[in-house]
Amino acid sequence: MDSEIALALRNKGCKLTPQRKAIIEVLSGSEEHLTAADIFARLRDKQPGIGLVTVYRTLELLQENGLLCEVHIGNSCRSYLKRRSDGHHHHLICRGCGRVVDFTGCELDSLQKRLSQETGFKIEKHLLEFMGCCSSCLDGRED
Amino acid sequence: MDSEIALALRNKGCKLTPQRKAIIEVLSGSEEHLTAADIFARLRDKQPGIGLVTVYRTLELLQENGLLCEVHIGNSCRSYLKRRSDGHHHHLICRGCGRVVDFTGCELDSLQKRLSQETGFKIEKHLLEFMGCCSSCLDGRED
DNA sequence: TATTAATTGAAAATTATTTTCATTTAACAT
DNA sequence: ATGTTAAATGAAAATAATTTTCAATTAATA
Ligand SMILES: [Zn+2]
Ligand SMILES: [Zn+2]
Ligand SMILES: [Zn+2]
Ligand SMILES: [Zn+2]
Repeated sequence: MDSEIALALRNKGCKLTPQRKAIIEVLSGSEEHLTAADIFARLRDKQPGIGLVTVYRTLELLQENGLLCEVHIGNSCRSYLKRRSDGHHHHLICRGCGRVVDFTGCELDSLQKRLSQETGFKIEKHLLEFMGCCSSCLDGRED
Repeated sequence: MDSEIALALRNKGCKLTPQRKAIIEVLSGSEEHLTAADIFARLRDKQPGIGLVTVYRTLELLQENGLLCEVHIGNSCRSYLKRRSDGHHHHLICRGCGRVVDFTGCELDSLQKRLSQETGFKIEKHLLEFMGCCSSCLDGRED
C-alpha cells in the first residue's frame, strides 16, 4: 500500500494525506496516461469530496519530484509552423527564441520494427523533437 | 505574395480572404512556432479587426490540409503516468486504450551530435514517442 | 452586376487551469 | 494522548484557451 511514490514523498517531507494516497493509487494502478480530469473521475468512489484542485496540485508535486512521466498526444499542444519540408522530417526547437529547424534522417525504422515485434503494437507514427538553445540565444543576444 | 499555401487553399476551393492571406503571411514570415494568440498579436497592424476566432479556424483549415507543422513543447499536453523506469526511456502509446509501454535504447546520441554540429544548437533534450494500436485494441476488444 | 455558399466577427458557452483564502489536518513535540 | 503548527485542502472566483452560435459580410462564379 505504501508505494515507492508515497515513500519518496515522505522523504521529501511532504504530508501523506488520504487524498494524495488515493491519487497515487490511481496512478499506480493504471497502465494508461491520465489527465487531471481522468484521475478526478476515478476518485469519485475511493475519495469522494476530493477537489479537482487537489489533483492538479498533487500532479504538480509529483511531477516536480520526477515521479511522473508526461505524454504528449493529440492536439492539445497548440503551436504551429508553416510546413517547409515535403517529406518525413522532424524539428529542432530553440527554447529561447522559438526558432525551429527542420531535419530529416531520423532513422527510427529499425527501432520501430523492434518495438512492434516486442510488443505486438501496430505502430502508426512517431513524434520526435530535439530541444535546446540556438547559437544566437547562446550568444546572449535574444535574437 | 501568392504563397504555396494560398495556392493550395485555392485549389481546395477555399476562398482567399484578406484575413487568411494575412495569417498565411505571418506564418510564412516566421521561423518560430506560433500559437493562435501569437499570430493574432502579429496581425494587430496588418489586419486590425480580425477576430481571434478566424485565426483558430484558419489554423484548423491549414492543419487539415497538411500545410502546417505542429510542435509540442513545454507542459501544455497534460496527460500523466506513473514513472516506472528509472533511467532514460520513452513511450509507446496505444491510441485506442491509452495504454503506455516504456522502452529504452532510443540511441539518438549520434543524431543529436550531428544536429548539434550542423546547426550550432546546444541540444538539451529530446522528445520521442511512438504511437499506434496495441494488440488488444487490434483484436477489437476495447480492452 | 446578381447570386450564393463560404467566411467572418461579436458574444456567449465551454473547458482547462490557477489563484485566493478560510478551514482542516498530518506530523511532530511534548 | 494532546497541543502546536506549517502544510494541505476545498469552495469559489479568476484567468486562459478554445468552441459554438448566429446574423452580417463577402469572394467567387455566373
Ligand atoms: Zn534561439
Ligand atoms: Zn521520423
Ligand atoms: Zn490499446
Ligand atoms: Zn531518448
